[in-house]
Amino acid sequence: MGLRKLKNSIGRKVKFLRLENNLSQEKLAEYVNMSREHISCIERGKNLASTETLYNLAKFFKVDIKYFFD
Amino acid sequence: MGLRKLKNSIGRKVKFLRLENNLSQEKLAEYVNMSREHISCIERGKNLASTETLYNLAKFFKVDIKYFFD
DNA sequence: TATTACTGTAATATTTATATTACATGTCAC
DNA sequence: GTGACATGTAATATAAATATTACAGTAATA
Repeated sequence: MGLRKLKNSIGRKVKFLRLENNLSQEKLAEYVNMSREHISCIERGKNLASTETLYNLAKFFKVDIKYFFD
Repeated sequence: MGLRKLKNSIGRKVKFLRLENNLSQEKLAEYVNMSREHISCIERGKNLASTETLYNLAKFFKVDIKYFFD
């Protein structure tokens, strides 16, 4: 998988987890201390989430960080 | 696992893969287009490798990127 | 001892990730 | 229709990742 596709894949997973938990981008941003705009970009595959960001998201959603690389 | 421990764990894995392949930090740096200094910091747990860096290392060493989060 | 290869480390510069601010659009309830 | 809520998006600013340069130290070896 190329980096471009990885970005999109991560974005889809973040969005999936967020919706699964019935959260708006704004609420999620608040809970994990990041900006709504950045979450939007990550979900749309515009930005690549950092290792630390993935770590924080995984912790919040109670999933293994490896999930983002499935 | 905390972020601190994750850093150290990733560092150990990078170093393990590098030594397993009989590479110096300098050679590895050359092959994956990053600085030797940064590799040194990652291995010692001083810096946290970005998602893109882990992606590139996994690709180079022919391991799954999930390996770094085991 | 002198040389070579390898690594640590610090200071500074650059690039990327992320935040902030602001505005636009769409949806849905009232 | 309008008001609240959700999301996209752009411009600028800040923080973190990474590069560059430079020097020190250790180990091996000729």
